[in-house]
Amino acid sequence: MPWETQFNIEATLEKALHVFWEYGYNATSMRDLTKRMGINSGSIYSTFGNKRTLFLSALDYYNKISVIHLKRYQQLESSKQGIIRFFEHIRDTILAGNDVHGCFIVNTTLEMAPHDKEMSALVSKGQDIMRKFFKDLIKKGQTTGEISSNINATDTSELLLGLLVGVRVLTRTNPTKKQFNVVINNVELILSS
Amino acid sequence: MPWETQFNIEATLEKALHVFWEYGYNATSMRDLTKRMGINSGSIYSTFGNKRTLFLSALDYYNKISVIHLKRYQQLESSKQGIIRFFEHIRDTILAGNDVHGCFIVNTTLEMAPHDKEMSALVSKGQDIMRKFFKDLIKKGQTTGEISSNINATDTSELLLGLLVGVRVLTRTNPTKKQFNVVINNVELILSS
DNA sequence: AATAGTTATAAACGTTCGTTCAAAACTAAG
DNA sequence: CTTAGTTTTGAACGAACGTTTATAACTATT
Repeated sequence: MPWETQFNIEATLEKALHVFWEYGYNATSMRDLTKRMGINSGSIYSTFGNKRTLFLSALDYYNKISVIHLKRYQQLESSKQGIIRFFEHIRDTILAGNDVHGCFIVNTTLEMAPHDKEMSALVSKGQDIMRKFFKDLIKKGQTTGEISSNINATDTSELLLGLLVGVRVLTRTNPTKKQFNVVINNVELILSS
Repeated sequence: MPWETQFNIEATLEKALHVFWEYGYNATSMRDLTKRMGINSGSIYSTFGNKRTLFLSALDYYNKISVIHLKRYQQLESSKQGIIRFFEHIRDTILAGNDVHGCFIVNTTLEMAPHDKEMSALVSKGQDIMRKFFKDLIKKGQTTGEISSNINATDTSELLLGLLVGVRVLTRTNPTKKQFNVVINNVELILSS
């Protein structure tokens, strides 16, 4: 008997994500969201709760697609190259001007995580996705002998995450190729020690 | 003939800095500022312009005191130890719960720099203060022979800044000693290569 | 064709926002 | 003691905020 939802919920959530991603939580207004999502506020509230829970859904969705995007680098024959190519991909995307708003997890880590427990939990989940990505590749490289067994996979994944986050912040304004290459060279050094 | 200003401008600006530092620009209201600064909105506007220019003044002030705080590490006899001790100081401050709001420059890099040219310029200035801090210490270490002349001071300072920023972001929520030590170990490795 | 049940619309709600400003408070000069 | 010039005060402004809601639109069942 009912009238089915007229919009694609996931596609609309993705649009909301892009607005939050661009301006952050506080600088995004509900009117910004209705415009970009293409639906009225009533539909947003009936579908996603309120502004805060919509943000939580967008953050959760971001984590979900992150996992999918990382798969590409996990499937390369060389796990060391998987890590390097991942850094190079970010470098090339940013330098080409195609990475418009940085890393949504990093942005949210600073803006919201210290003030909101649920957002903090999703941010931690996002960070853990990256830790696991690095750690799994390091361990895989160690089984094939490509990466030395002397390095600690857990510690090294934490270090690589730190390098990733740092360069993503510093290249948020005026990115240069050198900033990335300095980091990538250090990543190669770490994985070859 | 006039009535002299009743409040200490620099002390009041410092209070404003702490509010912006804690909540960010957008989540800080003028009412928050009047409360914490201890003066009324009229006095804020007549002294600092408006909310945005007050933020710019606070950011500039932060850069100024950063330079002063860094002097301590530049005066150590060992420049390598100057860098290490700097990282250790941040680690100990955060783990003791005394670093309440992270690095104001890093916070502003993500929240405001992409959307405000003047803020972006002050953020770049703050980043350059750190680059110069690392670079000068590396060069000094190279003149004394403590640090190898094979390493590039400019590139390495960029790398150290990346490591610093990364660990500051990741330890914004649930910091652990290990996160810092992994980074510090890598810093030592870099400075000894 | 009528109806029951759900969704979409957009105007309206009370609140809070950044900012302004007239009045009060004050001080140093005349 | 008066006055001219500056600062402080806090109420008030219009605008924008997140959210609600009554009404219209729509569809599957009867």
